[in-house]
Amino acid sequence: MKGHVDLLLLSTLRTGPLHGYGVVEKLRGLSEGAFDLAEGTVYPALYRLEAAGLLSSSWTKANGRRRRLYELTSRGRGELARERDEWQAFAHAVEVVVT
Amino acid sequence: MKGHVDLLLLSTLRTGPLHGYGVVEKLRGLSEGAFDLAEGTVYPALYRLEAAGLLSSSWTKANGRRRRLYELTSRGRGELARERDEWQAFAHAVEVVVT
DNA sequence: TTCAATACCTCGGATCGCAAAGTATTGCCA
DNA sequence: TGGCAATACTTTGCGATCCGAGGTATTGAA
Repeated sequence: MKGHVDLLLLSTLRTGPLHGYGVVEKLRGLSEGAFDLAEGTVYPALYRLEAAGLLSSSWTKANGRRRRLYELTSRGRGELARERDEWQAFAHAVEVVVT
Repeated sequence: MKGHVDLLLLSTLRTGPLHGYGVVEKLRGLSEGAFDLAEGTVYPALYRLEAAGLLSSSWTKANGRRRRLYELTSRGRGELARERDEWQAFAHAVEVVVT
């Protein structure tokens, strides 16, 4: 799962803001259990992405529980597109080698 | 390039024995330049794979230059099949998430 | 003879995924 | 009422791994 977490997180936020825990659940759902990221993976990754200017966050409250809501910045959208293209090229190249 | 080196190396050796330098060249050729692994990546990886019983090696000589020839063991072939299946599942799951 | 290519080895930094442990709140159920 | 599961976030530290950089040695071409 190394090196692809950023792409997965950015992709998951593509359709709208989510908080950390929500990202984990959505990713697990989308991938039918294949991607069940540990919190120790996701939260630091979200911090990194925000520090890199690809995400912005704001505190909200839902059911008395505090939530930090993340959403893509415009730079984040650009980076998402870039990383998706990169993934396609990478996946294609692997496919060529392994088959 | 993290986490996929083993699969690429095993795949490259699938069609016959090769030495380290040769693996690098073949991989670069197969992938049309996409995978140009550093020697500091490949040699330690080959040692790891041999230590894990997936490869076996023997010294040979070609044009006065010493070469360490690596080839898949039967366990290596099994592992290759396993990792290839794993890759397919992984790639498919990523595809679902990013599209 | 000097340099590029071939071929190998090794050290060290930097990154990263993740398990683990901690805090806090809400709501269910016995 | 008490306790436990689920929700939600944070931080620490280990282990793995990629790779840049530097080192050794041989061959052959310029």
